Amino acid sequence: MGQGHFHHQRLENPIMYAIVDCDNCYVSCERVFRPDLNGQPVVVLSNNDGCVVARSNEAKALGIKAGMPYYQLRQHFSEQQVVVFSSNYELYGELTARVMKLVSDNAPAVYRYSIDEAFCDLRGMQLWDLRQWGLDLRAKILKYTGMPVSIGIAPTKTLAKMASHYAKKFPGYRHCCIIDTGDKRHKALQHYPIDEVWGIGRQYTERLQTIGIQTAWDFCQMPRQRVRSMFNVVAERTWCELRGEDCISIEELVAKQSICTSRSFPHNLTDYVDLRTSVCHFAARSAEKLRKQHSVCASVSVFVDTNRFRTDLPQYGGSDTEHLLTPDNASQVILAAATQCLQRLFRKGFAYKRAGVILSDITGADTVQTNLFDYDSTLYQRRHRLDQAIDRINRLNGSETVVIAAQQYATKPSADDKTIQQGKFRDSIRHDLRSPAYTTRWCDILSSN
DNA sequence: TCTGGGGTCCTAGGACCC
DNA sequence: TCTGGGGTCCTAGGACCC
Repeated sequence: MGQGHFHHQRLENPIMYAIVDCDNCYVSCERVFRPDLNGQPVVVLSNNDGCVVARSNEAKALGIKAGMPYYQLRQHFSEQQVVVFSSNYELYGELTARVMKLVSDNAPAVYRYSIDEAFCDLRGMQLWDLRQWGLDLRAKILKYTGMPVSIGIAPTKTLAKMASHYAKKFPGYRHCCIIDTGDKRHKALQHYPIDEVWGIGRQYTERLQTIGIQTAWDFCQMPRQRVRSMFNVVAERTWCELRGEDCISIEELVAKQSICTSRSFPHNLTDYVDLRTSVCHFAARSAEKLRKQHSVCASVSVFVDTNRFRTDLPQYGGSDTEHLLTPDNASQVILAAATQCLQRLFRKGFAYKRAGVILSDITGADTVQTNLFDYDSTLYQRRHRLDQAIDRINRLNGSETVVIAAQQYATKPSADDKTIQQGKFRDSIRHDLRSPAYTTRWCDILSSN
């Protein structure tokens, strides 16, 4: 790694990128089926109704910040008539998939960067009026899905992100902004606060502001070496991108290198078996995701944490990793490894608030290097067929129709511990204000009465 | 009572080897 | 008295993103 790693592209180079970004994504998803909420302040909460993760423009105008805990705002919300939803990932996943399909149909190469954003490589479109292309795409997406998007177009992904901010913020752009000349880039950088730059977070902003850097333009004027020595090569790449050099390649973002399933618990867990039940559940979900992308993994990690906000309680947290001799994706194998990790990790006397399972060292399932001493092909194939059957049943009948026993096991099913007794882990997550799954469940389909 | 979840990458420092 | 140095691998921790 070093300077040789960068691909240098000048601003006048015809390569352009677009970022297509859903406006206030989760809120907009809710509004597709509740048009009466247009113009109203609306927020969407995280799992367990913990904190605010999405806000409508009206909610932002009221000063509601992302990440604020809900229990502190509840009173406020009812006074200000803010409409509140629990998160409904079934709905958001399905609606954003429709948006992404339209983007893919209208751009030469598309990389989905997150649930609500996609980068397009517009190579080969240099003769197009790209601003008009963006305006047309936005109109098409709005018409067919009901989702408002903003589009930023520029010679690097970092500049495209900046353009999309302008596209959202100033109505004059009509949700599509293009930075295609040195002059536009110059102006855009000078009016752009440093903390809004893609890749510059809270810590970096603080350090930059203490040396007088306020705008993206100021940052660009720093000597390259200064950026490098103050931060790292990642920040240096951001610096290059703002100056118009294309150096964050789409290819290096494509393959998933780790798969994680983690949750906070609505109540603290103190008992080993309860924690193990949850960890086994996360392991099974992770293994399912792994199989879905036709991969295997060679490392299984588990992490646990107490509630960092409860300064009155003793704190403990950590992670442990189990390496597999032969890369695998069988639920049985992943669960066994995760259980081993947890056994080493668990300390009695702590109240656990969060845990998770991370699968890494991921490779394609068809390229498995089998270990001579550990490989039993009959056993391997049997597990594989079992998992296939379970995955199919869960796909057709709803997730967690069939689970491995360890995912539900509890030593002391007591009357006040509904979460384990009810079986499905899903039910142990609080989501009192969830909207219907309009597009994925027959019983929730919208009807006129 | 109540504070998200799923990812990425880099760096520093220790262990170990020759 | 005087106690190498460079390379590699691994892990924990910390930054960033949405």
